[in-house]
Amino acid sequence: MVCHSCCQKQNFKKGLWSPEEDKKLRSYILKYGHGCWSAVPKRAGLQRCGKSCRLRWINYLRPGLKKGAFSLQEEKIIIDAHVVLGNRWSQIASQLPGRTDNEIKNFWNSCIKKKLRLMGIDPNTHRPLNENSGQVRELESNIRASSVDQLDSFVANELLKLQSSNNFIHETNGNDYASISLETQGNNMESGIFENDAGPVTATCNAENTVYLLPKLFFSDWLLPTGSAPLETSIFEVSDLNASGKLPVQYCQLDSELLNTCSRNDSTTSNPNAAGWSSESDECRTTSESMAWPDQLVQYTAAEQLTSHINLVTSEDSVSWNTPTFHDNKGRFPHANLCSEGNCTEHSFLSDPPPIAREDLSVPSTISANGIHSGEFLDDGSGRNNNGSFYGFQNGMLFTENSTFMDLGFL
DNA sequence: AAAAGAGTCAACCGCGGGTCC
DNA sequence: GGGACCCGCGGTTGACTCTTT
Repeated sequence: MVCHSCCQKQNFKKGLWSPEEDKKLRSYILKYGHGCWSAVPKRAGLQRCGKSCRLRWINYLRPGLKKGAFSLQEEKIIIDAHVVLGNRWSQIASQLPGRTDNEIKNFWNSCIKKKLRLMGIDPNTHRPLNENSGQVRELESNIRASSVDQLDSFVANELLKLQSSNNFIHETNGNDYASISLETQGNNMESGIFENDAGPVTATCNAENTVYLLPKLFFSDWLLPTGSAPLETSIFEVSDLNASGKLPVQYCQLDSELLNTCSRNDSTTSNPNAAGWSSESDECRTTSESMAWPDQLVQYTAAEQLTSHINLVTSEDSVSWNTPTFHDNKGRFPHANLCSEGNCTEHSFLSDPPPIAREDLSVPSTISANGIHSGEFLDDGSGRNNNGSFYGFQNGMLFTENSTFMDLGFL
């Protein structure tokens, strides 16, 4: 069959396709197939060139196309494929049924590229933007060495840098509250909407809280398991906890008499013999001891779309820390103790964590790929370490007294 | 409320490779 | 072998939408 040239200068229509045109093209191709594209427009009654028809069909009209935003899994596939294939969008698209090369190309250019850059990764080479920089070496060094102490120190330095910059949103709320809701807006920028949960929260947390919301920090970089490529962990699933936008931070004092009946209106009395109340799950907690909560809590939380948040909460008053019986909404808690014994497997998560030395809480162990991805997070726990400081796991986070929460929500 | 800027995405353009005559 | 044509691909454009000021 001799195809008609679609490159000849004819009076073809350009621009967006109307619903009528779509209907004509769809019904024609479904009935006759496309055959020679250059012949399609004439036969379908369209004032378009064959090329335009082909594009419209492939990218928009053909059956089986997946609409909507890319999932994190798709995003990971794209990035992984790009490492190998580069800008061969059609080949990348072949790995994502229902997605078109054009769509992937657009997604890459408008979204992934930017994210990778912000994470310090060159989107073309998939390597650190400046591999020779001391900063990168320092980062890698911290990841490799990665004791909690070192990480804390590193994080603290980073925070100081941020605090001294203007890249810092500072909100002070003189009201008492124990629960902070963070609502994200848009894809990757956080705008903090700090609000008190109704009820006990406002009554019992009588500290003046200061909340810092630090956008554009990419702690996922810091949490790479030893030896893993950035790609393997640069995209992660967030826990339901984070996906809900709730960032549980504080535990408030409650009158112990109200332990079993606590509700949102029960906590108007502050009692130093505190039992805990979780602002996240709204559950009553029991306690065997109270500890002084560190003056400053830092929470790292992995959020959606490769961005990370940090909430820095300072409390002028001492807020009691209560030994938890809590669990996350999946009933899982990691425990890393066994990892320090060279046995970091899914069995590294114990139901009865003993007090352990801080140095045992090495970060790679805690977030080891083996331990995490296949792990049964059965445990919650807290206790004092050998040096008297406390540690704890709760809601997928590792606490240490040195002001660190490490959100493991991406597990 | 309006303007400016940024982001998104459908569509266009040009090129290279393959096929046909 | 060479020209004409088609197809598919990747880069780019520009209209539209959303966000910020």
